[in-house]
Amino acid sequence: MGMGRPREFDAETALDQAMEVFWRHGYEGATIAQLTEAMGINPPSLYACFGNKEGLLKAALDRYTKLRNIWMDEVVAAPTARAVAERMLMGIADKQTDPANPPGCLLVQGGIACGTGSENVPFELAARRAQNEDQLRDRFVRAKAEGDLKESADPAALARYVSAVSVGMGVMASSGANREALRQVADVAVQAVEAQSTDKT
Amino acid sequence: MGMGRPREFDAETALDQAMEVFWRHGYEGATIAQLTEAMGINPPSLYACFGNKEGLLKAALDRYTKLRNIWMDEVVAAPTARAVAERMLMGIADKQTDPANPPGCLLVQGGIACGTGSENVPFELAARRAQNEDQLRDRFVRAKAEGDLKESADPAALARYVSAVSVGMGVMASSGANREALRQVADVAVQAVEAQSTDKT
DNA sequence: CCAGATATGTAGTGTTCACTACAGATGTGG
DNA sequence: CCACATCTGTAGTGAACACTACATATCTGG
Repeated sequence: MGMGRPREFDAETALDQAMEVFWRHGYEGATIAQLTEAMGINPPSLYACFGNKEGLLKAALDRYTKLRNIWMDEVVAAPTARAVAERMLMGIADKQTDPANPPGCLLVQGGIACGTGSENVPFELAARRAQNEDQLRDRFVRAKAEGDLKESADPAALARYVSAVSVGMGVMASSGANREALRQVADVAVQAVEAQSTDKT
Repeated sequence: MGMGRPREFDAETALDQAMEVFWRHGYEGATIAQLTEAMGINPPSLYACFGNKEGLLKAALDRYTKLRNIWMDEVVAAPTARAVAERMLMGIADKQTDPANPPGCLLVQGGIACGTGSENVPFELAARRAQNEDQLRDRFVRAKAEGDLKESADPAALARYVSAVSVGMGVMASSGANREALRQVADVAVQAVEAQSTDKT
């Protein structure tokens, strides 16, 4: 009982290419023809490896969030709530205008509204965005316990706020906003977190 | 030379129905079959009246932005930059969770990323979002001239910031955030504008 | 009441979509 | 070297898509 013919392409490299197509055109806007061409494979290879179009998206999202989570760990390692927000939003400004990637964020560009048959794609993306928000909230809970945030501060609301600003910046990036414009948004946004902080130096 | 058979449907009523379909499913996710059924007409009537699918979207956007601009006039009529931001963002929180409409904002749900052949839909939506941002910027320029905003304040950055938060809230609303959650985001967001204001009473 | 003009409903058009049948290629275990 | 398992490329499949041809219906102007 042999093990069969080995795969001739690298799954992760192919996923990177698929990711870029989804990122640029969204889930519904990306066609199998575009995906297979970018991945350098033919449809049967895609389906054998990832099941179907939605399976491919999920695999691409897994890869995207995996890299993103490494970065998020660095973000929440900042010493204060204000520093966390600044590191997060300034980093977002840079990442979303990185010419190495399509503008914006895959978790937004992937699909906010979808047609019949793809209804759970927006859910899937929202769930992954929520993970980052949870991570921020936990960090802000700690900041409050440490006396870094005021007693009146609401860590969940702050996390939701930072998450909302991130998403808004992503949409702006995808519609042409440049890095400097996004940094200015981040700079203003951080001041709201600062207003909730005890140490405003 | 007669004037022909009169139209049997009301264009604005039909547009309201089409608007809802685009709002819920996005431009690409909305099908002509869904649109015609919601509008209560048949495809030839749609094409005779609006040209094509994109023409229908633009007509729906015209109607949407027309109503929205009336509201924006009330927003910028608030007495201070801080009050403008609060009225805007609190209003957004309420409007984007109004059960009479699909959640979120048509100018976002309509389509952030699109496939080949619909590339200019995201541009069209971005252009209309930019109109609101320009209106905010003008209002903040005035606020600065009136001494309401600090000398160090950047009206364009503030307007872009409020616009980004609005968009982010819209995405959150469409993925299930409730009114209270959005109001908390708005409440935090306003504090960044407050930090740029001279009178912080 | 007739001629011209525009709207409507039925029933399609060609195209593109996600997905796959199948045959041949390339590996492993015995 | 053979049985078997898996991958690959070619060439499609049926379904859904945006859009329309056409006959009919309903108006206005004369």
